[in-house]
Amino acid sequence: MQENLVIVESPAKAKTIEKFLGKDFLVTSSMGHIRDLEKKDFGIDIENNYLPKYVVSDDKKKIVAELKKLAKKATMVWLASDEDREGEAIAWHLKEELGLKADKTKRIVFHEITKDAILNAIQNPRNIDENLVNAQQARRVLDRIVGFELSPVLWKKVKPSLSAGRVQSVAVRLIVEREREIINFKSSSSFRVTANFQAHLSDGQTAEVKAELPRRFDTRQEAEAFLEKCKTARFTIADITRKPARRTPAPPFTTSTLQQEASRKLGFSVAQTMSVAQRLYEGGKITYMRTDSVNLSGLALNTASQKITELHGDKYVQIRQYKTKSKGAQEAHEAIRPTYIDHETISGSAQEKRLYDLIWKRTIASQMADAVLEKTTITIDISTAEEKFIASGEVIIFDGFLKVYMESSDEENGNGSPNSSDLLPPLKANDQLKARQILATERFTQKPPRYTEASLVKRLEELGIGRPSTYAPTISTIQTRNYVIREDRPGTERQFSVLELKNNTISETTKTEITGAEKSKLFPTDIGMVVNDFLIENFEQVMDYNFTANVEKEFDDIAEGKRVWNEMIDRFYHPFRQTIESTLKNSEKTKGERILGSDPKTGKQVSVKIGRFGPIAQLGESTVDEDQEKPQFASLRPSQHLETITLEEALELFKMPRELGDYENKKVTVGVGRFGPYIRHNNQFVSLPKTDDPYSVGLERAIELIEAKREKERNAVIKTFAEDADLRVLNGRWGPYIAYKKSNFRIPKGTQPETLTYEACLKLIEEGGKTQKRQKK
DNA sequence: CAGTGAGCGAGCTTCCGCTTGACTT
Repeated sequence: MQENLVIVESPAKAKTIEKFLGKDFLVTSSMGHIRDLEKKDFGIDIENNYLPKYVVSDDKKKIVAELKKLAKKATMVWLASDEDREGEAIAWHLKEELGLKADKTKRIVFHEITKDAILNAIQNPRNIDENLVNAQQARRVLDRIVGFELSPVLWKKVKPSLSAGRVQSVAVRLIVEREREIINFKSSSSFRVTANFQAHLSDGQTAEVKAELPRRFDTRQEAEAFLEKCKTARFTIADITRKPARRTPAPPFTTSTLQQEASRKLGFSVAQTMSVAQRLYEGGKITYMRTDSVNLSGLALNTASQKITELHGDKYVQIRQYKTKSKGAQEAHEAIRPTYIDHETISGSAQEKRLYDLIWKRTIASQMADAVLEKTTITIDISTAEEKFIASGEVIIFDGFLKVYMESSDEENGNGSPNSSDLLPPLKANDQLKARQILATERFTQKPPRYTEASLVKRLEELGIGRPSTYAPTISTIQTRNYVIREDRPGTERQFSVLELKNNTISETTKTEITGAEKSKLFPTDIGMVVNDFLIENFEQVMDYNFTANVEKEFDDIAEGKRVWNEMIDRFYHPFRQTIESTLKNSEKTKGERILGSDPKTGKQVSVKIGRFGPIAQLGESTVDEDQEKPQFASLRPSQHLETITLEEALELFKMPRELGDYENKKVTVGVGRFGPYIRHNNQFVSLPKTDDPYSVGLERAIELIEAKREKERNAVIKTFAEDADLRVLNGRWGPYIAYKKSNFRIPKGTQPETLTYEACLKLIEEGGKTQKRQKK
């Protein structure tokens, strides 16, 4: 029936556009790419000029069939996918796969979803840009070559099922290198001097002034000597300067900045942000959430301006056009903004509301006036010393965009200067100040910060690696491959000293602080480090942070018709393939082995490496000689790592399993197994609670635990049956269940387990409420 | 997830970028 068929990439977009185009147009979507390289095989015919073998993906078969049907009926098919490299390729694949005739097909693009923009696009169709399509093919083929050549090398040389790729391997590298910076970081301390002054104001009142010495003292002695001088000093205001300052709002959200702010302000993971944003997008509440553009449509600017005027008055309005800075941005969409900027709030889940609120505020703030501040700096002379105290304060003269939104930063640690935003009392030069208290506090230099998911995305974007649609999946891939783990780690206690000058006496106290505690940070695993080192040693080119940027330049050349895509691939492929072959031939299997030293008792070598089931320590050397004594092995504990374990810690591991003594004439031993520390007695295993240390636990405590387990087991049996000894109703960790011949069965909710009869149990077994066996990953 | 505390067996694993559903307690 319909004369015109328009194909876009997403169904939500299709729905919106259909409204603008009227009844002569049917708008539908392809759901992204419809074809890809064959998955099972290499998918590229190397011999035949890298001819790609494309197949319709399984999950797209239905869509393609449907599109074919619709295309047949239409007199004109409009391919309206995004204007970037991937979008152009989607249009081309559609044309190929649907068998569209040139005279029946038009390619259109638009940058914003408004009626004008779309009607304008329809007026100005073009042909598919073959060069842009070829740039995408080069991108696709290169990624397949890198991924499918590198991964099998890892299977052979490190461990099966591992993966490597242009994007993920560099992401892991960032985390590994940051961890090593932290491991090698030598913290040094210095003394920071702060003072509390009292000033007498002209109106007879007194006021407090906090100030800091710009200089820090390297040693306690120097700090003390300085305080000593302060005892007899007069403190005089030497200078007061006031400087105007401005602050500018942050640009509207892109995928990457949305992920960062949602992480900092709302504590969302990267994946969580994307899934909430997806729901907002599908509900028509925000524009598309996978974008690298900071651009807002003219319509959006107008609405924002109106809304700001309505809420705060027109002196708060300042319309701004932002330019995208990030490398390799393709700008197929707008920035992420509310679809209807005049809607301050929306209905929806709590998470949706919070994310929408963030997007709304950021969008509005981006079109508001600068904040105007006045920064005041007071210099305080010390009559007995060269140094000068500085007090600084900041006053907001005009709040501008700060009324609505303030971007957060990653480096928020509690010990910033104490006087950064204080309001200073009205003082003048030559005023005398009285020192009430001067503190010299020992401060330590900070380790480089570990990455969060969002700060890793930020770094990848800066390097031009990955795309808005892949940031979240990449972050999960490196975690599911177990190269990286996101976790909290407790800090350690650290002592620092504080010198205090008060009432003309200097006193010293030692205080304790917790340092290095981490929350939801990314840590490399042992295997992540080993794989990373292996790849850097053998495939430096691909692991280079500039690799992507370099190939992107070549893709751009292809897109401009200045370069032929398979020639570009050819130049990469041959040397790369050669490196693969020589690595396969020449390099040893990598286990990340580290020799820690030798056992002082036996003189045997102590080393650590990746074993078949994870990191292990080894006592003695492996030999081919059968008669030689075999080395002893022990798994590392979860908190230990190949990179950081010491000889002493490794030697401790071999003390397991440890004999504690006898109980009921049977040996009691303590060990550390795959599932944590345990006590073994009479072939029974009892897990050790986290609060007990397997290295120091004694016989008495062990017996206590054995008895506790027995007691629990006595209570475990709820019911047995005379009819069949194999059938029992038991009380397990997850509540009551039926155990029958090594299988377990659920009891429906609301059923009292004590009341179950033999027949009722059989019936439940029959119905097969079988609990699932642990699934292998 | 239902009770474990090892150690060369075959076959399989894998990339990046577009996009949304389909699965349960």
